Amino acid sequence: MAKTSAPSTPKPSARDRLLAASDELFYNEGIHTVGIDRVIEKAGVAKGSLYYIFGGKDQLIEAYLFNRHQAWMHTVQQGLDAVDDPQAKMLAVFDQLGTLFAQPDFRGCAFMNATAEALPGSPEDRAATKFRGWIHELFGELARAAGAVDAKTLADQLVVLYDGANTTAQMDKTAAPARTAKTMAQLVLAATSFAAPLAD
Amino acid sequence: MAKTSAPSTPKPSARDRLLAASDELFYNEGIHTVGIDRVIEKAGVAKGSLYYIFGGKDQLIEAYLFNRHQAWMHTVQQGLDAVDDPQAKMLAVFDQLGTLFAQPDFRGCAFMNATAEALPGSPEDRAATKFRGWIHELFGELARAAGAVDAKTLADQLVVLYDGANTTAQMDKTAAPARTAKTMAQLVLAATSFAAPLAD
DNA sequence: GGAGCTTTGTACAGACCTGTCTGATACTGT
DNA sequence: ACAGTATCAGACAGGTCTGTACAAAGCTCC
Repeated sequence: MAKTSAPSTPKPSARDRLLAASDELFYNEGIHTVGIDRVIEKAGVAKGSLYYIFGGKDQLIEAYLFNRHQAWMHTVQQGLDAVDDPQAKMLAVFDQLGTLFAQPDFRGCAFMNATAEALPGSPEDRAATKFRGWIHELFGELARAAGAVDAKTLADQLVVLYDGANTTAQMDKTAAPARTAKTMAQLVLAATSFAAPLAD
Repeated sequence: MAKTSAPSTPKPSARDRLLAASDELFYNEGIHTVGIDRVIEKAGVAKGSLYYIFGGKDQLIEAYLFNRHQAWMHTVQQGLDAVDDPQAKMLAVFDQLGTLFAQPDFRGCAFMNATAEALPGSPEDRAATKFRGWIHELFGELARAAGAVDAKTLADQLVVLYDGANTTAQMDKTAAPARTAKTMAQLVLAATSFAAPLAD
């Protein structure tokens, strides 16, 4: 314990260490598969601290999924901010997926995976429902902003492409589906009727 | 159908009862979530019989996924046989998805769900890999049979649509993505170059 | 009837899992 | 210096899980 004098790396709080360990273990190996003991061992945290801080595994799972949601929202938003054209914004989402898929530890969408092992009403299920609401809102707003005549239909199509890219990338362990989905998104956009050409 | 209707009920073999119970429980609630005791209770089979017949839970999981694979292959084949045109065959797969999604107990693709909670090298992982091989072969052969100039690209696109329909239907609990994906598949086909118009 | 395979019922071992409890030890603000 | 909070370390209770063991009973086919 000589680190106190050197402020180089002030050890993260037990909470942050638990969240980091949860994120890695839950995402890589599944939520049910990983036990509390694995998490606290990786985090270097006493079991009592976990229950002191979070109250239980369910709340830890909630925090894990909440953080995943926030981080991904932030990443997508960065991609949207980088372009101006409304239609280009929709395609930018698939570019962000591409960089996500290329990460060596990519193992699919955390919410799809959580749903696969979750029972209705579980914290996983609730978090996934919130995530789905956001995804639909995202594409819905982008479609409306672009002036799509039938924004709902366009959004539904993009959601299917988004989900397909995720699933294919996970199942086949390749980043290629991001480009494949983007290509199809361009096809869809080309076949969509827009009201205003570019009103901003 | 019934072998003998004279006595009360010619109970199916312990093996078949175990498979039926596994199919229902594993698919509805997840493989890790469901314990052996739940399976044998639902099947009305002694625990010793399960180990006598299958040898362990892993082999039961393998058999469960194998049966799912066979059943779905059969269903898809029926859909293919119902139409003649090569391009229509591709679209027919999405129609089959539609009837699948409409079933009240639909809870996503069994192999995607199994992958979500499986570690690399597990029986689930191996079964999923086989399933993925079949899916790619299916669309690859249909694309070649239709005379697509770039059959691989077309097949990759259809796989993403297939996966997207499955995932969206599961996450949003609606059968609509089957139609949405089929519509996009038609767009994709319209944008694809085919060599021969109709050589059979 | 009898041999051999299948099935049953139940008890049990060993591992693992979540969660609780306790008592000691850091850290932090006043 | 002191109070309050955060954290640690480890033991333990109660439950569940997979898998094993064994004795008895059914079933099938010759």
